[in-house]
Amino acid sequence: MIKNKKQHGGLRSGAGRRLNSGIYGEPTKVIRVPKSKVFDIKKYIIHSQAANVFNITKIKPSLSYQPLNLFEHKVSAGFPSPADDHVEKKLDLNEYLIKQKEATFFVRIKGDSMIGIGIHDNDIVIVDKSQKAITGDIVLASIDGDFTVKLLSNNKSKYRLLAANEKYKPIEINKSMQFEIWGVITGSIRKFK
Amino acid sequence: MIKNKKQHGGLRSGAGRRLNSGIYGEPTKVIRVPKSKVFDIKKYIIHSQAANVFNITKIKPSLSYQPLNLFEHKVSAGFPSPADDHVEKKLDLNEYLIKQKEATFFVRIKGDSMIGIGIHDNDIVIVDKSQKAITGDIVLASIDGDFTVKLLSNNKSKYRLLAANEKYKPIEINKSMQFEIWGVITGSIRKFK
DNA sequence: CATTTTGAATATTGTAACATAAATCAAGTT
DNA sequence: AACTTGATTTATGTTACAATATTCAAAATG
Repeated sequence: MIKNKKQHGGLRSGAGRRLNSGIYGEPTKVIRVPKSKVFDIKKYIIHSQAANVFNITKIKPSLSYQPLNLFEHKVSAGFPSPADDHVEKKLDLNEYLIKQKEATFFVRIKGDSMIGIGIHDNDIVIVDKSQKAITGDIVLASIDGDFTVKLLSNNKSKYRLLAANEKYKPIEINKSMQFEIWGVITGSIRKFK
Repeated sequence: MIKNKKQHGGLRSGAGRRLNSGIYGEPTKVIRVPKSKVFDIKKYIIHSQAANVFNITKIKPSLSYQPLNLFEHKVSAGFPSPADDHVEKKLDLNEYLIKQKEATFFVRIKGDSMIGIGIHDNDIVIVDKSQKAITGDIVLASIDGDFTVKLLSNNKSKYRLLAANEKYKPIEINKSMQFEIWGVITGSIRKFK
């Protein structure tokens, strides 16, 4: 059988994979980076598609708080002294970060699995369980017993959890999975010192 | 002049540039990344040797605050209901994040130039100007009129400002530069919703 | 005729290869 | 003795390449 040809396939228009059909959903570029940063960069880019596993410490919210003075001042040229009296409105960290204090709790994040959305090890996130999570919200959810913080999207009555960058493949939630939304992340705090 | 040779140079041991003598000071690797991330990644890697330029909004600190109830509960197996009564101590966001309220002010960070140390656009950082900045602190400083947030190191009475990763070249502060430390960053907050 | 299988076409993606630049040293030059 | 120069070696950005993935419609199957 030297020339038994023509079996399947063949030239046709429209064949081949689509543009930007890769995991990044956009054109890519090759760059050189220091070896020690490769892991961090990939974590930043790819951002775990699976549920993040992390330890949490729950902290109950403040029971009450009191609005305090807030000075705010736009600076572009010089640095304003903190003593400047350009008072614009009041600011209290509790008030600023908590809307529904009865329904709010804090979770201390352990691990670096959420760096892609700017949440680092030992940060505390503020969770409001009274808010109905809508598309685009960052939520605290549990999937099969693992807690995760992700962007929520729902697509025709199906929940999907997206990584920081919406281009990445979502976690589709199906009936066989234990799934629960614990609340909406409304903020985060970090203590350096 | 067909064979007038031997002019300069020649084989010798020790010639050539040193290992890891490049800008990264370590071996490098080529990776492919999404185009839209190239800029951010380079910013993260190189982490501007010059002062970061960013807009700031100063926010005066709270004038007073009130300790509030804090519930804390370690979780490893199950998720505790926020209604659980495992009160361990008190927590107030102001109290948690502010030590010296008279000397503390807030700065809203504009721009992504400090992502490398986990500070994102629109975050508010808490600055304590009463604390003496010591090696290892993250400080708000101004260099020749540009504000920057960096790790501080001082080396034989010379100040140096380091990027997030200490391997990168520091900014050496010399007498010809305007330089002032405005305070020590003691925390940061972010609001998602 | 409907469904499945198959291979060509096209794109992605990690890695290797390459070209240019930078750095270093000692021989040659002045 | 100081400077110049070119070979040597490494760094670094870009291109090339190989392997994989995806998509389509022709061919095969029933």
